[in-house]
Amino acid sequence: MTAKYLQIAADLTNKIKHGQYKAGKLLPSEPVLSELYRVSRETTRKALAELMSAGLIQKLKGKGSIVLDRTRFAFPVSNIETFDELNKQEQMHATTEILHFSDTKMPSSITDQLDITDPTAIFVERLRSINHEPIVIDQDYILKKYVPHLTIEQAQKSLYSYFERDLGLEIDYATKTITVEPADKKVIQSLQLEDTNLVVVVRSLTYLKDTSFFQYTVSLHRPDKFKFVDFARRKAQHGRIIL
Amino acid sequence: MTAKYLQIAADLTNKIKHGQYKAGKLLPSEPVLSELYRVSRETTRKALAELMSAGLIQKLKGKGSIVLDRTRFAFPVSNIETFDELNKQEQMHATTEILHFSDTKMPSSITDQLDITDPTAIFVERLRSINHEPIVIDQDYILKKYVPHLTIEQAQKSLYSYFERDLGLEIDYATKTITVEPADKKVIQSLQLEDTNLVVVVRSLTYLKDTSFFQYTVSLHRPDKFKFVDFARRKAQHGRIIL
DNA sequence: ATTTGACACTTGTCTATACAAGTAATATAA
DNA sequence: TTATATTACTTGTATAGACAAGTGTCAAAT
Repeated sequence: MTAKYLQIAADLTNKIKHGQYKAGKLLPSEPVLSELYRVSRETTRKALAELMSAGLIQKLKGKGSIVLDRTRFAFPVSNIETFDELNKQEQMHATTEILHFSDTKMPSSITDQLDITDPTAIFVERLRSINHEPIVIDQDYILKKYVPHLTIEQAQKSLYSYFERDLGLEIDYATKTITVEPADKKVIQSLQLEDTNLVVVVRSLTYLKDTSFFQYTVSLHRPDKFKFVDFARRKAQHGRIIL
Repeated sequence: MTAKYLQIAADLTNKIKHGQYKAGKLLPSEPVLSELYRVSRETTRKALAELMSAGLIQKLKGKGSIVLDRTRFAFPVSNIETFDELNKQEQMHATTEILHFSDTKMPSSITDQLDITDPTAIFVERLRSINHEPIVIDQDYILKKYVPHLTIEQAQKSLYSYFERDLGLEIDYATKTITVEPADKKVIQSLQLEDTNLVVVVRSLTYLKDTSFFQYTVSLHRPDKFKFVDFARRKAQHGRIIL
């Protein structure tokens, strides 16, 4: 049973996307929505908080909740996303080629900082292409204890759906860094780089719901195909929640 | 008067940063914290929700709130930040050189999408250096109606503190895109690029609390000095809040 | 020894109520 | 006409209470 406030958030999200509530206009007020959905005002507010953090609305004290126009900003990569999910949203012909698949250990750069009991891992390197153009190389190090039976066939599809749907692993958060670095010859060749030897490197440390470290991913993007879209809210200054 | 839950969040944040609550350990339970701060449990929960969205803790149903280890991830640029703020956090010698300062109009690429009544704007181009190394060129287009009296002296310092402290403008959110693009000769020279002609381009559209568009910024980063750090939470799948 | 169940904790959701504070339009007083 | 209250909305904060659901422990039954 999903929570009421999530159902309401989902419903409002759909109505916004289908233009039932239009950008620039106000949503019905909290008491009205509460009446509509037959819930308390606090529950309505929780639903609106979801839309707020998703960047779909902006709440204005004394006025109401304005629907923001985010249609232009296609996909917020600040979420943890999958190549596959991205593939469904945009309608493109995406393929995956496995370059490597083997047992290995977590890189020491990771184990040094994270005290991991058993660094035994599976290494998967995949080349992703869209419309026959190479776009990105994904290098995944996955702790073996979580995926002892991972096969090359599953890696061919989506790792995330295998983790979540098949294994029931609950992925919860990740820390990411984006940098620009020179690539070695193999990568230059795989990505068919021409005028440059630079690639965009996205490094992700992925954690499960119980805060245990799970996966380290290095993504090497062709710079001319890379785009990162973000929606950032300015945090409350007075509260000093900023890090 | 700041809200109680923000004060509590601030206090907990400090205690975590000063090691009073240590990474990997559990915070006191919600009822205990409520007792401690003499507030209701809902208020405590609001404070914890702040820490949660800041990536400082992870809540586990049935167990408690674990303090996450984020010391390694120095600054999350997913927030809206200033060169100056960044400068204070890291302790570095930062300088700003004004390259251009003039009246202009918002670029049509912006006005095309945003229906702006008066595109009259001020253009400020600044070269930021750290330890005498050029790092980034900031090109700001600010709607003139908000800053009719902006001077070159203020631009020399921090635009943000001028906006917020002096003018009382409340900046609230921004949409950002990060791409990698070829630079023209002027930029190459200003940033002292050598082996490459690529720069990292961060484009930001900044909005005020009342959702009015305010400022367009193009930041051109030297690729070898660029680093973007992000903390991403996986959104609830069932609720389909994902865009 | 192993399983089962009860129990005491934890966080998650939801309600009903109250008051504070910002916004906007309208009526009132100068 | 112009300012000033009044009023009726809006969202923001905070409380107290209730029950659901996940976790871990420990005792009792198998």
